[in-house]
Amino acid sequence: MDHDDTSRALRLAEFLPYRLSVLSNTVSTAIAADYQREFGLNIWQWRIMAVIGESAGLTASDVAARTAMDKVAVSRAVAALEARGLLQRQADPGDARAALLDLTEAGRAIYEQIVPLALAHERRLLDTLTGQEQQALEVLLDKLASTAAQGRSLW
Amino acid sequence: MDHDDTSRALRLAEFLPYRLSVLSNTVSTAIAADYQREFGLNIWQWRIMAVIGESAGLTASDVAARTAMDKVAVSRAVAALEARGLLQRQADPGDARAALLDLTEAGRAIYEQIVPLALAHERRLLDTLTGQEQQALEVLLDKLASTAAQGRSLW
DNA sequence: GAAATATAGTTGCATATGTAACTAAAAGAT
DNA sequence: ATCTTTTAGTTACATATGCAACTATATTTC
Repeated sequence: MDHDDTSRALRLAEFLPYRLSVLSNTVSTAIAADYQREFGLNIWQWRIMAVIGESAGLTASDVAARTAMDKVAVSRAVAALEARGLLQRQADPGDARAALLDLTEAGRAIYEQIVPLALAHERRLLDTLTGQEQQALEVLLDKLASTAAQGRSLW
Repeated sequence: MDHDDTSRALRLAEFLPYRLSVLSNTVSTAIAADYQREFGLNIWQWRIMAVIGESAGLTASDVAARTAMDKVAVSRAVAALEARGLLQRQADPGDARAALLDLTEAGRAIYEQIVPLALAHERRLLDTLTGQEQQALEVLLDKLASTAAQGRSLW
């Protein structure tokens, strides 16, 4: 049989999880280097700036949910951003445990620079694809992501 | 203009590098947990087993090149595998600095179990896609990977 | 409305990872 | 042949990350 996996050889270079990992790593590393150099931000700090810039007043928990980061990573990155004066915390009137996060002036200034850079990175990747391919990519990523996420809860 | 990136908002959830990262992470984490639990192998040890199982007698440098790992990571993972008796080093007759790597009996026994598990993981992901989509995925990943790799050397 | 349980966020600790420095052997240059 | 440069691999150190334990506040239960 052509598709009998159980007897197929394992070739790392063709193994989907491996290819995804290498691709994602290559992309992330390039972008991360860029943001480190330009703004002194690491990838988590950057993610947080991105979501807070997009919708201000989120709590750390909200941020964690929207960035696929765990709460410890968020806590540390928020602390670093606050220390640099890029982000501020405000007491949450409804919950004394939580804090509402917002960019400072300085933070927003950087955010405004970050956005076009990020989009340019994305565009560079997508520009090698035809319009059809770009649409197909959307569908494929969604399908794969939802299958992958399913597995996580089952095991 | 519809495609004027420089004025488009940045929505993290739609940002390609982010989506790739989350997908890759979800997949890798699930598999890693599996291999840790079943065989006590981390992802790098696993990768090395995979390439050595596929072609014995590679050097650490060869392995690094084929696994997208750096030489330090290879060195550490090889040491751990050797310590566990899953892998052996043989002097390279042509180069006294290098060592040729092979699986031991015990290593091969684990390798034989690893392969079908890995393929099953991959199949689970691919099975949600139609045959056409699977083909499209190949093309897209190759294109994206080569574009991404290009960038790396330019910057 | 007290006691028990859950949640927001932080901190400590143990481990992982990346970078640079190092040792030893090869290859190249003069 | 010797000096220089490159390459294979390891080690050391500094930093990052993940997990568990913790503090403080909310929520639930009885």
